[in-house]
Amino acid sequence: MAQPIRFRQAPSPLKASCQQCSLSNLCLPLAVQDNDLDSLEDIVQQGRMYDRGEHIFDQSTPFRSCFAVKSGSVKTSIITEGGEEQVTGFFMPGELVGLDSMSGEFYACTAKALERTSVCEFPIEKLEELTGKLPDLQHHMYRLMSQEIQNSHQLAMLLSKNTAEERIAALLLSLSSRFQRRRMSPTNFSLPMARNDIANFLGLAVETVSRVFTRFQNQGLIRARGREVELLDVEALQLVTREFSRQNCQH
Amino acid sequence: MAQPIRFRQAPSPLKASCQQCSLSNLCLPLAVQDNDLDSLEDIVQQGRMYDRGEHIFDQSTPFRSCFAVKSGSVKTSIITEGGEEQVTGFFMPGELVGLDSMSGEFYACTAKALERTSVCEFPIEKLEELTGKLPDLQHHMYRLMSQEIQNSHQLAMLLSKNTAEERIAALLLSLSSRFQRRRMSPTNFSLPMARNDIANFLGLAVETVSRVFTRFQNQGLIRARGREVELLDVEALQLVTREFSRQNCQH
DNA sequence: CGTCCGAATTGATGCAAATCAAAGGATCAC
DNA sequence: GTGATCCTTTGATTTGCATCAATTCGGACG
Repeated sequence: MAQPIRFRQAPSPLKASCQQCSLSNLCLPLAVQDNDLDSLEDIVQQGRMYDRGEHIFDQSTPFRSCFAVKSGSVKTSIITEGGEEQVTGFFMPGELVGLDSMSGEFYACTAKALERTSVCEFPIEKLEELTGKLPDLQHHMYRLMSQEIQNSHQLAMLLSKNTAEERIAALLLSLSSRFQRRRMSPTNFSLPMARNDIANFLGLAVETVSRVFTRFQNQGLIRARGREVELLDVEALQLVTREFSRQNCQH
Repeated sequence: MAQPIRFRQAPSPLKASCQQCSLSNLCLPLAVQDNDLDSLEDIVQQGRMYDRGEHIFDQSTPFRSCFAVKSGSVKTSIITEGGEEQVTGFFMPGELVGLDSMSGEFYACTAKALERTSVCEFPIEKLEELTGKLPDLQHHMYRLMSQEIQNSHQLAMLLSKNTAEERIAALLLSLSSRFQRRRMSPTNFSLPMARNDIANFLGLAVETVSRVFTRFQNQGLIRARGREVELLDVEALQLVTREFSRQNCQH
């Protein structure tokens, strides 16, 4: 009697159990009916753990899979021939990494664990096959990719139109709402990335990021010590991000 | 005898004929087998003509369809509450507009004809249904969306790391290769967009764009009068775009 | 517990591009 | 053809942020 139960809980060390995963309402499983969840579990592979700083893939890795962050967090960046880096995104548990790589033989970016991180792996061939059978899952993939395009457009907008303060306020608020959706405090969290990564992502110098943090702190908007951040006045931060558009409103 | 021939050429005023379209090797049809082309033609609708400046859709339009540019060209932009505009892309014949809008009820951007433009319309529900049946078409959709993410990341990179000259050289070269793929001269073309749109897209002031154009002209890289542009020294322009990465290469 | 090295902060200076201002050019309507 | 309007170019000035330089902080590790 003990046997079958153990078997149900861990049918295979490589097979992930979406059923029991606390992220199932943030991740791909949210798109599929309960009775189709098995087929998603059939293709997903439990990935290994990555230490802080380890590469999950880089631009010389043949593209085979998308990865869902299970715990920890991931930074993606493009590295040019000249060694120049552009951070393109930060990914938190439940988010899917690799959607920008589905049009080429190799990954279009490099993915690095920002802290000790585990992932689930979705082999792309099997995933495509499955989305062909499950319209809801296909629809969800389209949504995710579309959202990724929108995010990137938002970033471009931030980079081309907004001041350093506006960019950083926007990032803090984005992180805040993403922590909140994961049932963590929206006002009290630990930044997974270094100042350097923030600077690179937002198109700023590290020194500027540092200065804005202290300015926000002096204004009583946040409290920051190292990577620990507390948002003291969310509304004021929202005002900062909107300042720009309001100032330019003609009325 | 005349009747059936007329009927084959124009079976219905609303139904497009991908078979006879010169863009079929750039557009969605390139992904499907000849014998499946019918089913694609069944769902595509011949859109109407748009005059320069006309909106194809805007951010208050319920999202129903993606559009392939048939002739002319299209500009997409996000318009914020404050009326601020961020140009997110320029689309040429064969390219698909609306992929960024598949995750919401309304279009995520505003699409405007830059010149007299015609489009083909792909109702999204029917398109999703069809991609569920045709794995090649589904794969192609994933590729297109992925490419769009990459393009947007490239833009973000350009905006955050490159000088005005580098940005404009990159845009000119991008347009050049896109004209070339459409069997038009890669060195001698007419810009579909105004200086203002270029400036907005690249995160610059109009004046800066104008200045860089004259600087390039004085250096003998291009010849520009109004929207007519001739690339005189493509290699030098490529050097300008790479200058940045080379300068920062530590070796 | 002290040492070391990368990360973060703070200050001083310089520059690329924005902004302000104004004059030409092109395009359209009438 | 002739204004009117918008688009583009050119020049003068300002400015936000990068860059350079120098501490200070903090965590890893013997």
